[in-house]
Amino acid sequence: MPKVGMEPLRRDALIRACIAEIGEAGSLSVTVGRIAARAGVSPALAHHYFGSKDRILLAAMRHILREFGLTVRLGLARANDPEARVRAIVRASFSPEQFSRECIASWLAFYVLAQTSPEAARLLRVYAERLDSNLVHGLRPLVGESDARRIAQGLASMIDGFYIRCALQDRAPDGAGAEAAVNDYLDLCLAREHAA
Amino acid sequence: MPKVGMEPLRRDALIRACIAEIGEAGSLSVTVGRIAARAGVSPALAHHYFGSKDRILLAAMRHILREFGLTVRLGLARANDPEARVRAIVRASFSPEQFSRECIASWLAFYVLAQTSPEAARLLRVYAERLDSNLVHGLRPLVGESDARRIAQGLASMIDGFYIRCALQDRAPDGAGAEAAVNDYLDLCLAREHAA
Amino acid sequence: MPKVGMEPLRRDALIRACIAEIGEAGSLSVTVGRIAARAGVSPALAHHYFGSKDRILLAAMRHILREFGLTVRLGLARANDPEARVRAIVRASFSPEQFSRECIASWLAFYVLAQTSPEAARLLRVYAERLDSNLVHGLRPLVGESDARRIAQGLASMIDGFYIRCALQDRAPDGAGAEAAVNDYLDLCLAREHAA
Amino acid sequence: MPKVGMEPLRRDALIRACIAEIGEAGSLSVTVGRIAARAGVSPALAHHYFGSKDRILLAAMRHILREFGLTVRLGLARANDPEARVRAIVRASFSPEQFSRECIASWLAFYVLAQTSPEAARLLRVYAERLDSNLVHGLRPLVGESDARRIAQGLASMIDGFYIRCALQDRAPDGAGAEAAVNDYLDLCLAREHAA
DNA sequence: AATGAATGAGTTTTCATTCAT
DNA sequence: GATGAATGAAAACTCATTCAT
Repeated sequence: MPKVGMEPLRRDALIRACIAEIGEAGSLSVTVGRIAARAGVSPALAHHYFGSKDRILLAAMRHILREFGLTVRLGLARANDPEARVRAIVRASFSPEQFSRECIASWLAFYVLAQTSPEAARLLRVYAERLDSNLVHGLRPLVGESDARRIAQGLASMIDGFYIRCALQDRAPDGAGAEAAVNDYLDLCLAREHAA
Repeated sequence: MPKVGMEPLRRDALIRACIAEIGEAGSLSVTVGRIAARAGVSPALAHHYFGSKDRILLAAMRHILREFGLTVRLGLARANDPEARVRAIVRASFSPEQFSRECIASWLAFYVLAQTSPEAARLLRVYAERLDSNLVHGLRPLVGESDARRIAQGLASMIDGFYIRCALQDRAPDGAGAEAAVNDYLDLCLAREHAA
Repeated sequence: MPKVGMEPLRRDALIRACIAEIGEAGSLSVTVGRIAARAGVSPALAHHYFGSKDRILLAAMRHILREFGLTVRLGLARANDPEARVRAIVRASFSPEQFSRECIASWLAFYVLAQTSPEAARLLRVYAERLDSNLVHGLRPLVGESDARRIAQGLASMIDGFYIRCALQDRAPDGAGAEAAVNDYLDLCLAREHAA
Repeated sequence: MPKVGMEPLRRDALIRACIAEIGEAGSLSVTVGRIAARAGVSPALAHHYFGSKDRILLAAMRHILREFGLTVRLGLARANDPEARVRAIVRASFSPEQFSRECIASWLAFYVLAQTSPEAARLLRVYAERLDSNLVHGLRPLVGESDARRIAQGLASMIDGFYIRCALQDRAPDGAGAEAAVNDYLDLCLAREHAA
């Protein structure tokens, strides 16, 4: 029963289905057929709306990135001082929605995609730069420009590291544990500055 | 003219070819045909020796893991005290052979493989446990059991994080920079202990 | 806002779009989607009016044939004697509208279509018979019945030959050159008759 | 029962099957699946040997062109004087092998292919130039350089014209009739020269 | 009158894998 | 020990066509 105005709904359903499939498969080796079936439509419709499998993947990636960005911004909005801003970013990274199996698998998959797709690489780069900029912005008042850059790198790397470790290992700490570990690192960095 | 004793040579050549292909492709989407061609043999021979593509992949993974293990052990052998042991592991992680495009792409690929292949997951778990154990072993005399575990997790995550960041971003620090960042984190952890 | 009396306009727009697409593609491998898009309507409307892709193609073919017929009749109307009639047909064949890339590609495409579509074959046959009849009608007073038939065949073939040669080869003569060549052949035929 | 040295046999079988399919379909809209089936192999093998459908088509085209070239050369070898050479080319064009339904349909299809495939266009151009050169070479001693060029164009066009006419119309003369018509045109051309 | 929505059927292409030699 | 031959299965993608609105 075709109706008007289905396009945005279908696009959304397909993107969600794509992310869910990636979450299940743990990789990009998902077929348009499966994505479409999960979204309750034919593979042809998926092509109709997105043009190609790559475009679906890219759209899913943008979705994930956007969601993450929203979560971060939401956290930042409630932060009153620089340190709180940095903690908010860490917290956002390990929030249940972001630190879910589905999301983590998607991140991993997108890292792989970025190795061959220039557009995916670009998206990832933009995201990384924004995250870095946010971290540096919060850290600069606390530790100065040069340390801020270094610490931002360390924080971001540790966060990414926890992501992939948790993607794979049951022994890895959960979101809360990972967040605590990153915050502990941050504590140390800030404490040193005070001591100095 | 078939020769006797070719098996180990062929296996090795295929494994190296597999890793090289993964390094080039940046993912597991390498074909047996290409691997075999790079090794200078027919695809049929690759199957003859390994039985299946997955087995080739797994063998390549074991190879990477073994190489890394060797590098670590080599570093540990020259370390005289606990702290040196921990630093040696960090150094090994960012040694040029390990921190190469090929190796990093392979790690990423294997993380993905582990999501579907139980055997790959097992291998990765064993490696992670051994690394963790090594780190904890070095840290325990310095910071005590519970902190050792926590810091080991943080170090390992940060290392992994630098791996995937470097896999993709030109802005990321090189091996030396990454090593310095991890060591800086370690400095802070140890300094806290001394202060306490 | 749908309007009354749009049908003939739409049909015409679709037929023209179809011919333009064939001209661009150089073959029948044009899609209903592209034809409709060029005509500024939806593919569904194309079906609504024509029933099927084949019918669109056939309609386009009839259009081309009709146009050619008109051009010929226009030329014939101004011809005062048998020889002029024959020359008029030749001239019409190489008139700029007929001897255009678009038209030539369409002819070629329709020849191909006729191989599978009985209706297309019938249309082409009717056109050929009419052309032949026109030529014979003009030639008969000049060279007699039997030679007229033979020469008509030769003329028509040479014209068709120039069409496909020009469709493809830059080295081929332009319309004027082709017309001169055919007329030269005609000169010879008529001269022989005089000599006899 | 796989054997060594099958490649040339398979390639040949596939090319023949391709031509046969084109002959039946009357167009390029033949599928790799049908070609392969007719050749008694799987579609995958067709790709294995040719790489793509286009390559199969091109190989078939080269085959047709080569066969025609051979037929012409065979005729030329037995021709003792210029005029005989020209007549031999005409005769070759309408020899039963060349003037068969299959061959004619293939020519038509290749003309269409040439509209989109640069390589096909190149092949066709090379063939046309060689044919033209052969005709001019034979005509020059008889009618001089400039007339030779003109007549060659006329002959070649008429030949091509008979091809497509015969491809489609049952009323068209058979090979012998077509040959006679072309030879008649040639007679006229040569007679004029003598008279002059 | 006109279209957005939707799909089934079909096409090319890829690739791991098998097997006879 | 090694390979050329061969394929089945599955994938992405295309497109004419239908239908409810």
